[in-house]
Amino acid sequence: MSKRFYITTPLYYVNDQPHIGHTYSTIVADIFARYHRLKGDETHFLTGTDEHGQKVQQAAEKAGISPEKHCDDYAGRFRNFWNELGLTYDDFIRTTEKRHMEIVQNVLQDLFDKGDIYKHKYEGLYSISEERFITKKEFEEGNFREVKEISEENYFFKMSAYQKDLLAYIESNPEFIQPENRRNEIVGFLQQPLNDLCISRPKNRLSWGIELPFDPEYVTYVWFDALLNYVSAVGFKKDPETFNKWWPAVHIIGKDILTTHCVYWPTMLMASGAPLPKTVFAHGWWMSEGQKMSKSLGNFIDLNTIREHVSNVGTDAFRYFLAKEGPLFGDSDFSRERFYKTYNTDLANDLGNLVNRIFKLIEKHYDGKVPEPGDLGESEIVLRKEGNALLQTVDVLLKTFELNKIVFEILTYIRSINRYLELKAPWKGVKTDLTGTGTVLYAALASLRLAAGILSPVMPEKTGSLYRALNDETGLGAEMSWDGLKSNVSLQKIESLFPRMDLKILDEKPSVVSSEETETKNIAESEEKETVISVDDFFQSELKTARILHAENVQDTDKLLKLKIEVGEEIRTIVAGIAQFYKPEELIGKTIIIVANLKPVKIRGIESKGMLLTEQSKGRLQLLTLDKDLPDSGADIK
RNA sequence: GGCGAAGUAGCUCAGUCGGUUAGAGCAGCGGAAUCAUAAUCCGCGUGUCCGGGGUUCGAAUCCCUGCUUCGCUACCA
Repeated sequence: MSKRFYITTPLYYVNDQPHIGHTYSTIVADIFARYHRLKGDETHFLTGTDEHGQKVQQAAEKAGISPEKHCDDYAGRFRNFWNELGLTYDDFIRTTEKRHMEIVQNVLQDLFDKGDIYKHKYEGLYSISEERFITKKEFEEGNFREVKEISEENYFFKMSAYQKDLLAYIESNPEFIQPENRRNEIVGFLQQPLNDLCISRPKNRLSWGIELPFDPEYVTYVWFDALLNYVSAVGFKKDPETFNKWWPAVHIIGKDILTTHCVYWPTMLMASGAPLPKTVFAHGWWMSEGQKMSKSLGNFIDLNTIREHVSNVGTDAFRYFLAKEGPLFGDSDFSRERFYKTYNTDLANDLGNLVNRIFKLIEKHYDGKVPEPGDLGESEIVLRKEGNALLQTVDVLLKTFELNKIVFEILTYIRSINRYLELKAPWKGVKTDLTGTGTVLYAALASLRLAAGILSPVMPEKTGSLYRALNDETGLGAEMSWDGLKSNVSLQKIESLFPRMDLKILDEKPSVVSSEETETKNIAESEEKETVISVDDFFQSELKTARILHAENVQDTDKLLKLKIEVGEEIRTIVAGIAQFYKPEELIGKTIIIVANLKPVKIRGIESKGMLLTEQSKGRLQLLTLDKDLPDSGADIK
């Protein structure tokens, strides 16, 4: 039965080159799109680029070009790379396109008229470099530069009004958020109070955006700008027929944008009166050589690294590895060793060699024509049954997006074809029983052909070559079957599909990553956990003695104390989580040790400048103080 | 700190409802075969199923507890 299938990737932000994260999401979506096309479903596959925002504006200024030019350039890089990899998107949408911006304004106006968007004065911490308000927690993690507290009027979307409905929807629609661990995260998130969503930026701070239709002083900010692409691309509010044809979609995303897609986006849709997405599937992240990817570590898998692998073994082998080992549920590791070993064992040995041995035997003993099958024996019937069962299995696994299992099942079948050949040893049989052996080779080839067909969405190029060598242009499709192999058809010579790789390549140094300068989005991302630090690192922290002048409990907390301390000439305030261990009065006059040059943080609205050092172990805590009393404070500790 | 997930062979992982000798692939060792890309096929694992308790006739599987890792979250700093 033919159905419709609409699948999307995230829109990629045009401040970076494509890397393995983008590539993985897009290849996964491509594989699913191809599976559905193979099944005969009407399929629409959307990808694109997210192009507004301050970073783009700044990057363009820096380069001395217009934002439009910058976006054209980067959107082109994504599009070209997807073309280079042979990805079969049906549409590539850019958030700067008119067809998109019109719809964004249309939706914003609707929600404003409906009262779901309101103006409100907002005070909070704003990161200029990230161009967004950040939470206290994010600030405290210290990953943001140029943070200041600002207060301004902005427009808000009444997200909280839809919290209950969303939670109920999620709980009664298990296929909505997958895999299950992600759904649980969102359910947990929604059990806490939900804030409304700030969706605007004043133009004087950000001009490169879509103007609010009801207030020309503002542009809309990322959520309404970017997320709506999924519906604007298929005619939302404009072409109901097309919209109803495709929507709702399956969204393939990375786990980093889970909340936006599972909370912000569905509430936006609820407010707009549109059905929610069919599924949001959030995959994990790729690690590289056992560690988090990092540009400074040199293990970053960017497009040049991908090109290197692809030039060695082809895009199909790359897709195969991504499908087999990819981080669908947790995170996965991409190691060169694993990549090339998997290539050799699965593709060169098991599959490539199988193709070769069957073709050579038929070429040599049957004049290169597919032998006529005689009566099928027990082994052949089993092989046929397993092949047809594989079709069903894959169909089921598609519903849960279990690509890794799909690949495993197909490979298992391919192995069983090799086993079958050993059992029947046609290279012996041809000497005595050409007819009976013909049946064996027919069965082997029929099984191989079916396996290749089922594998074709994962490896379209190589399986395409095989089908061409079979002179079989019709066999790929919904009616694929084991018996579809026609006898007496001449086979063409076939090049080795997967030439074995010499694993010496693993001893070579990987080519140095990324000659082009790419902007690192977030400096903290590239910092790795170090278990050992240099003495220079240590001296980065300025430790000083301080005397406690005053202490009091912070209102409505049970762990926090607000301390006034004297550090030499300076009087500072710090907040410390020691209230369960010290009473304010017993602290006064004590000399303690603080980290003096720590970035100030706000805790419960109190600015804390520094951190005091404590000893902590099971349920116990004590302050680090000095052995002997000191007359003054502010002394250096070394 | 709270909530959740995970910890199974050297490596990557399956083991959804508790039930015969705990599995697969890779790597390793031995053998067969020689159609084929030094490929293929067969055989080989005394694994404290993270530790400790408990429930049960019986637990990797359920309960409690401890440790470790990860995710989300918080009045951690």
